[in-house]
Amino acid sequence: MTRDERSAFETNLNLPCVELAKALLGQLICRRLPEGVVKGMIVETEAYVGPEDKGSHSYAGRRTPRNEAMYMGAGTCYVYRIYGVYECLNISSQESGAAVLIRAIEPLVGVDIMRQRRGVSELIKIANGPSKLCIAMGIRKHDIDKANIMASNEMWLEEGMKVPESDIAKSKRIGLKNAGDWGDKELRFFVAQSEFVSRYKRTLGSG
DNA sequence: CGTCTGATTGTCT
DNA sequence: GACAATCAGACGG
Repeated sequence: MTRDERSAFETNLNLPCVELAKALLGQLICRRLPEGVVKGMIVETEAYVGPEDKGSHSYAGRRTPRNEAMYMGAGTCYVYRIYGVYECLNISSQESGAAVLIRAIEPLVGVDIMRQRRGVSELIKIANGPSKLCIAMGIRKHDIDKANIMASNEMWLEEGMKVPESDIAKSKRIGLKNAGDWGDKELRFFVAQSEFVSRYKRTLGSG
């Protein structure tokens, strides 16, 4: 991986939250692990657009040690622990307090490494959920939170394919409670024809 | 195949 | 003390 390879997409990463959520679809997220390099194509994202978003950890300007990465500028990785046991990866966007949740990837490189880390055999089940992909790629808060993906040697983005708007399906975001009207907004984006999106594809999809 | 529920603990009030 | 941007497994059709 050379500086030039990674720069192709990453230099365009300073985008408004919804734009970033859609632009990340089709791009390759890459991670260096002791066992080798693993890569996957992002096929599902969600936008958490800022302090006005009642579904966001940054709602009402809330700023705590946990969500500090949401305020650290475009490209900052925000890794948080959820339900005490799992972790989720976000990438901050242009606006202060906004980030994109990476919800699913299609495993492409280092598939056996990821399969072993997850302990499942079926390819489709390796990373079809926000915490599953963190387990598969060894993304832990302790290592990754607050790192900028444009500068990190642990994680980076490579140019994949641009997914045309016509191939992007939308739905409500998954798992939100008490988000009011914001829970009804279509801020989840996924590759319509991909088999690697999380399990709510048919239930909530509009494309 | 779709829907529901229990597990489990860091984080914030 | 209550909650949570989830997951795996169980259950019913």
